[in-house]
Amino acid sequence: MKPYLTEILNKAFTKIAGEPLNAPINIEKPRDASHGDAATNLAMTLAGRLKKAPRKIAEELVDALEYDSTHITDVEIAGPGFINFRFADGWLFNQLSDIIASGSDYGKTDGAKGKKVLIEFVSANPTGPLTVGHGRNAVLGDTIARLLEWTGADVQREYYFNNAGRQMRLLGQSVYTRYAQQHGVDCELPEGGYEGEYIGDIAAGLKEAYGDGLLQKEPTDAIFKEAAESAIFDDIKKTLGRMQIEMDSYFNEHTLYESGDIESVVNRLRDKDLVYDADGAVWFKTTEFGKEKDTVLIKSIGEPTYRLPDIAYHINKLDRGYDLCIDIFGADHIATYPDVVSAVKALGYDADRIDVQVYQFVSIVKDGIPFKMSTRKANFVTLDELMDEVGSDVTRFFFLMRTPGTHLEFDIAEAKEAGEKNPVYYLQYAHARIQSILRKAAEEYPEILTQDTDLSNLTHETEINLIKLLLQFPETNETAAKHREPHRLIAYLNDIAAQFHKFYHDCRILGEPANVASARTSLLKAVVTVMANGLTILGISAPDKM
RNA sequence: GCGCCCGUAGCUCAGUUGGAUAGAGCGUUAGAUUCCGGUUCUAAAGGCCGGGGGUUCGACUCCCUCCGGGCGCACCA
Repeated sequence: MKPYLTEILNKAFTKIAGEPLNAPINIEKPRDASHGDAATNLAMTLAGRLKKAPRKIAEELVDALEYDSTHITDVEIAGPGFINFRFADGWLFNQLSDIIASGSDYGKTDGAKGKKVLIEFVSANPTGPLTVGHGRNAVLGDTIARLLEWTGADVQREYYFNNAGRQMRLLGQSVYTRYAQQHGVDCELPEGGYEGEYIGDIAAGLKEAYGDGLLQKEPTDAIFKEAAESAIFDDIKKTLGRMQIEMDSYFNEHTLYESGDIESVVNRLRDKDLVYDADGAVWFKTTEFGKEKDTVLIKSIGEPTYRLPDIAYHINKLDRGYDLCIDIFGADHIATYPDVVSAVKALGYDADRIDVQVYQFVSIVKDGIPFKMSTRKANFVTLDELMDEVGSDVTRFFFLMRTPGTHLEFDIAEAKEAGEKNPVYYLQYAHARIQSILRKAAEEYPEILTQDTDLSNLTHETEINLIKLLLQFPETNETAAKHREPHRLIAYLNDIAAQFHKFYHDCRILGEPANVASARTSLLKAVVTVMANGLTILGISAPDKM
C-alpha cells in the first residue's frame, strides 16, 4: 500500500506545484485507529517549501488526489495537516489471500537484496564453556543474521577466535596439572590457572588415550593446549547447536600472521605516516583521530596487542568482498572499535561497511545476589546448564526480549521458574491453539478444503483489525533488521497473539455457517503463518500441540 | 577527569527517520467467558517521560546543562 500511496501523492503534488516532488514521503500507521489506516505528514513538511499553511496544502493535495476506490475508501485531513487514508476491505481481503499463498515465505522482503553480509559474533576464545554472559551475544548475532536473511541478504556467520597467547598457555598448563594429579603427582595449578571441572575431564580424556605416557612432557607442550582447545570447541559448537546456532566459518586470528596481513597493515599505516616507533614499541597515531593518547600496536617485547589483529581482521573481511561487516560486541569493547574504524578509513576503505553493534552487559543474579562471573575461576553459569533448566526457546527469548542497548538483568531463579508464566508461552500457545482449531475445522467442514473461500464474510471489527495487523509483518521485519533489534519482532508477535485472542473471544468457527467458518479458517491460516514465520526468525519453535 | 550506554506507571520494559490524547506485560481492583485448548478477554486505577534550558508548526525522541546508575579509558584479551 505504501508504494501506491507514494505514487498517488507524488502525482497530486506535481499537479498542484507544477514540478515533481523529488523528496521522500513519510507514510506511517497512526497510533490511534480512528485516524485511519495510514497517514502522511507531507503537507506539514511542505509548509516551508510552498510557503503556505500546512492545512491549506493538505486541502490542495487532497483535491488533486486521484485514487482507486477499490484500494482506498476514505481520505481526510486532520489535526495540523495530516492526510489520513482508510483502506478498502476488498483490498485487505486480496492481501489476506496473498499471505496464505506465500505461506512460509510471507514476511520476506528485498530490503537488503543482493547484499553480502558477514556477521561476526560469539567469538569467545576456547578457554571454557559458553556462559550465560556469552548468550546474549550469540542469540543476538544469530537472530540479526536471520532477520537480514529474511530481508534478502546473503549472510555469513563467522566466529573469530584466538588460540595463542597467555590465556591459552595457562589453559594447557592447567590441563597438564590435572593430568599429573590424576596420576598421583603432587603439583598445583599455575598462578591464574583454570579451576573449572571441565579441565579435569579433558585431562581424564588424555589419561584414557595415553595412560601415563605424557607425564614426561613439559606442561607447556602443545598436546595439552590442543587437547583442551579441541574438547572445548566441540562443547561450544554443541552448545550453539542446542540454541539453533550454526556458524558458517571459524576464523583463527593466527591466519592473519601466516598470511602476512598483520605486517601489511602496519606497513600500510606506516606509509600513511600513522605509525611510529617509540620506547621499543610500535604506536598508532590515534591522536590524529581525536583520541587523547596514541595506541600501542606492537609491544616492546615484539608481541602485538589485540588491536592490531583486530584491525587486520576487519581489513581482511572487507577484502573478502562483503558489503557489510557486522560485529556484535559487548559494552566492554566499546572503546576499541573507533581505532579499528580509524585505521580502516585511513587505509582507504569505506567505514560505513563496518557496523558495530554494542549490547549492554548481562548481569547475573543467582540465589538473589548479583555476582561477577569469571571463566578462569570457574565461577559462572553455563548456557548448557541454563538450557537444561528452561530449554532453548526460553533461553533465546530471554536474550531477545529487551533492547540490546539496555542492561539485562538475568535472574537465574526467575528464568528457571519462568516455565509457564514466561511470555514465550503466550506466543507458542497462540500458535498451538490455532493449529488445534484448524484441525477441528477441517474435520467439521471438510468441504472448505476444496471450495473457494469468500473472504468478504469477514466483517467483524476484530477480524478486520487482525488482517491489518498481519499486513505489517514484512515492514516489521525490515525495521527490526535495519535497526538490528530483534525485540521489535517480539513486540509485534505479542500484538498478533493478543489480537488473535480477541478474535478467539469474539468470533467462533465451529458451529458457524460454512461460508463464515471457511473465511475465518482462512484468516487463522494467515495468523498461524505469521506466527510460525516470526518464531522461525527468532529461532524459537512453533509447536502444533503443547 | 575523559568517552559511551541508560533514566518512561508500584515492578519489568515498549515507544517506528521528530507527529495527533505517551503504550504493553506483571501486580492491584471490578467484570465477562466456562468456550474451538488449562497460559482467554473487557474495563478501572496508576505518569511533571530524572530536573532545567534551547531548537520548531510540533520534543519521550534532536542540542546544551545538571542530577542519578552502569561500563570503558593498559606495552590485558
